[in-house]
Formats: sequence, C-alpha cells, structure tokens
Amino acid sequence: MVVNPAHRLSDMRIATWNVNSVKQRIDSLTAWLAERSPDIVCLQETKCVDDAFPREPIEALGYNVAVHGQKTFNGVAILSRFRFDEVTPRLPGDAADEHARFLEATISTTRGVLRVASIYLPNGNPPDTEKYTYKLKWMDRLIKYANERLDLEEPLILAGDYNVIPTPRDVHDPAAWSKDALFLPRTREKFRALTHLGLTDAIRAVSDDPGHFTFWDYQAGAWPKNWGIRIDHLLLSPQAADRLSGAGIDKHVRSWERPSDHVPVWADLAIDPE
DNA sequence: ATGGCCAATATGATTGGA
Repeated sequence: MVVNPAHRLSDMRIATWNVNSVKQRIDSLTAWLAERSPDIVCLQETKCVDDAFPREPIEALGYNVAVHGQKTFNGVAILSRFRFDEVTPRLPGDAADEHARFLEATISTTRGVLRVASIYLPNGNPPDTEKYTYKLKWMDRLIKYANERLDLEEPLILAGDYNVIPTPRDVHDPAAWSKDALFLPRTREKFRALTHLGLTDAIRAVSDDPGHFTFWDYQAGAWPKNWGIRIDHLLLSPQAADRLSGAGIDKHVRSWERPSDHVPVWADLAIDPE
C-alpha cells in the first residue's frame, strides 16, 4: 500500500518493523532500507544482546544505531540518518520490569526536533494468566508516558508492535480472534484510551479500508490465505499528524525469502528545512 | 484458525511468539 507516491525530498520518512531476530533478518533489513530509504526506523524483537547487534552493515548505509536488547527475547532498536540527541531505554513506571521493550530517542535535525519511541508491547496470551495482567499494566504505563510527552507539544512518533488489533476491520476474521489477548475488549479499550489522548494512527489517517494487515502467522498457510492482522502502528502527536503526507505498509516484504512474520509500516512527515 | 512455523538455547526438547 502506497498512499502518497510523490515522496517529497523534504519529507521525513519514519518506519517500524518487527524483524523477529535482527541477526536472521540482516540481509532483508539492508535490502529493505535500500529500497524504501527511511530516515528513521524503529525495530522490535531484535532478540540479541547489544554487543551482538549487527551494526556494521546498517551503519554502512548511513544510519546511526541505538539499541536496547537482551538475551533470547524482546529487544528494540532505533536507526536514524540523523544524529541522536538523547537515547533512553525502558518505559517508566515499573523499575522491576526487565523486558527490553522500549527505547526513546530525540533527534535534532536541520528541520527541527523529533521524539521517537520504539515500542514492543507485550503479547499477553494466554489471557487468563499473569501475562495478560502484565500487558494491561504495560499499556497503563504507556498511556501515562504518552500523556506526559504530549504535554511537550512536540512532533512525537510512538512506533512499534503494539500487539493490538484496534478494530474488526484490522483482522481477516474477527470471530476467530475474539478470545485472543490481541483483540479482547479490554485490550482494545486501553488502546483507545491511548489514541484518545490525541494520537493519530498514521495508516488510518490515510485509509479506512479493511484488509490493511502487518502480520501473517507462519502457521497454517496464513500468508497465502491472507489471514492477516494489523498490529504494527505509528501513532503521531498532533504536531506530527499535522505534517503527515503519506503512509504505507510494505506487504511485499512478507513474500521474501525467510521473512519475518511482520512487515514494515512507514509514514512520511512533511517537515521543511529550516 | 491452526495440518501446515520460526527463532533461541550449550540445542536435540522446551519456551515464546501471535
């Protein structure tokens, strides 16, 4: 899906992609970076410690790399053609939470300042366990964080794998997902509480159509059957949404060799040079 | 929704993912 084919040179392109192991996906990642040419990229499920992150092939393409990983699971990163100003790991609100699921960066550019967060929101399945409790608490922390950041009235992008299917239009078969942690009413209610703070879902700002998916399960032939869901989102503060000029989902990447089960999502912001 | 997957781990079975 490409909503704005006329990409302006002055636009800033920001993307998010759950790569499901950055070491397994490094060749696909560099190929996609060359193809889509994003300025800023939020990655999730990097699944490696910081020392093992394959920085060199990414830096060779002109990106700065900020990482917050851990052994085996989770892990987030931000790639940027612009220099990082501040880089801060961990979502506030629970000092005991050791999961590497959040990384915030501020980026000073000749076009202004942007604040970006790479988010890997907990899956929460099965819903009758502490995993779902953790998900809901994590969402409460994210709402509090977003509320505080929105007070700054800056261009802010919260990009990542939210593990939330916002509406029935975002899933091939709503009934099949009705008892899943990604689509339960309490999950969707908390996501609405987040967006209702004043955040704009970039894809929904450019299209109301059903069938815009970002994830297809590896199992049961979900990809060839197009049994997908939309769970990777770019949420924009008003100051960022005012400048939204286009957004899209790089669905074709799912058909590449040894793909991630998620595909990249991107948005263009018309931020003019100073 | 599931017959069918994928990634990491001192691995050959288990856990987590969605």
